[in-house]
Amino acid sequence: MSLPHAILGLLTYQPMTGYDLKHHFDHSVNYFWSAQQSQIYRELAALEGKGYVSSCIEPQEGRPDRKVYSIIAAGKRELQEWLERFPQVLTTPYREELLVHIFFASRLPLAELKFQLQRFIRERQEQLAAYTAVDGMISDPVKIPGHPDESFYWRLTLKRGFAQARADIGWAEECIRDIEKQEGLRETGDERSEER
Amino acid sequence: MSLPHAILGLLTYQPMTGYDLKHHFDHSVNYFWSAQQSQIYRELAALEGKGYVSSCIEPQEGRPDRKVYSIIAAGKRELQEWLERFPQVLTTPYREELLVHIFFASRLPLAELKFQLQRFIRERQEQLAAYTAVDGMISDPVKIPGHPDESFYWRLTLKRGFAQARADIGWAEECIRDIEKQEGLRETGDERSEER
DNA sequence: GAATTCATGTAACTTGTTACATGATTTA
DNA sequence: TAAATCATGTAACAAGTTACATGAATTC
Repeated sequence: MSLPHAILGLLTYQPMTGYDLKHHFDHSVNYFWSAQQSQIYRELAALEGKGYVSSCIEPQEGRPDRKVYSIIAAGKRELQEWLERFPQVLTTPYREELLVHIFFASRLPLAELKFQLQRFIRERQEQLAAYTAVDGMISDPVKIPGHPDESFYWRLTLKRGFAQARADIGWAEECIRDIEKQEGLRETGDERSEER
Repeated sequence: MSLPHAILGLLTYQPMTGYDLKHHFDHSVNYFWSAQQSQIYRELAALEGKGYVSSCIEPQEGRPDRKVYSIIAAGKRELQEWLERFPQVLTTPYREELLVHIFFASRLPLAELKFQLQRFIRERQEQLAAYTAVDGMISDPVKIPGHPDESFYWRLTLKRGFAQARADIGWAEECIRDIEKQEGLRETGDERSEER
């Protein structure tokens, strides 16, 4: 499971509250590991229970007190060990709703499927634009004491986003071409779909 | 949620037991929606409770009785409505552990990261080979009464697998080249990534 | 006056995973 | 003799989602 380790990783940058962590998630890790606010609070409590992080309360006036979490030695060790154990793609379950729709799409008109794929292409193009914006923001090297430039690694994950989005656009375009060929076949070969 | 609809979809091909469904999952839907056996049984009970499927028991000798589920009218309606509501990519949470490792990989030697990416490339190449095998198996048109050739749609989902795997291989190769450049930089330029 | 931000969570629920239980038959 | 296949599940747990509750300060 990645959530506790993503939290531990972010806490190596600086001590943070659950609220701060949620913001960091939404602007970086979220692209490949999303988490709800309530999940973060629950996980922080679990991490504290395991002795991986410690917390201290900073009182505030007119605002709720801040409960600031810091990663401690045992947490750093746990993070390190986890980081070294890369997941195997072949055994990790994959789930993508879009493909379930397409798998059973014989129950939809070809024109509808084509329309949905066109919409998909636009969505992925928007994501490409968003990735470009993020890329601009991490253009400067980011130094964390004791480690080489973090932005180098962040950019590797971003490039994956680009590669996947581009592949999806190419795939969806090919699907649309296939559908258009299929439409031609069904018009000429199958008299039933002609009458309407 | 796709699990109930994937089950309903498979039941349109033919009435099946939970056990049969698991096999169908493992050889098709599994590539984009995986499910445990226990999850399928639980979901079948829920679908029956909602009146989307009906079951009848076929007694057997020397083997456990078969509880065969069939999709009924309300289930077909539910499936149809769901199929028409395609998911939005932008709002569906994405989770991929590999990228969490890479995001925080400044804590690993570059050589180790390179090794893991090479392993990743091999895994994706194996998947490409597996997809090619599946493609061969669905080369003949598959007819379900009342619908056009199913294999056309199955092949669209397969093509997505190919596109993503190829994109991943290209991405990982680019990462390795970036890492090798970085290795050169750290040896010559940057004297020390200081410790503290 | 309404919505958003800051900051804490809890509770209930759904979905996914892992382990267990049964027991005859077939295959290695 | 061990394992895999056929076929049913249940139980416990882990992880993810959604809704709710509090309440001052700030911005639209």
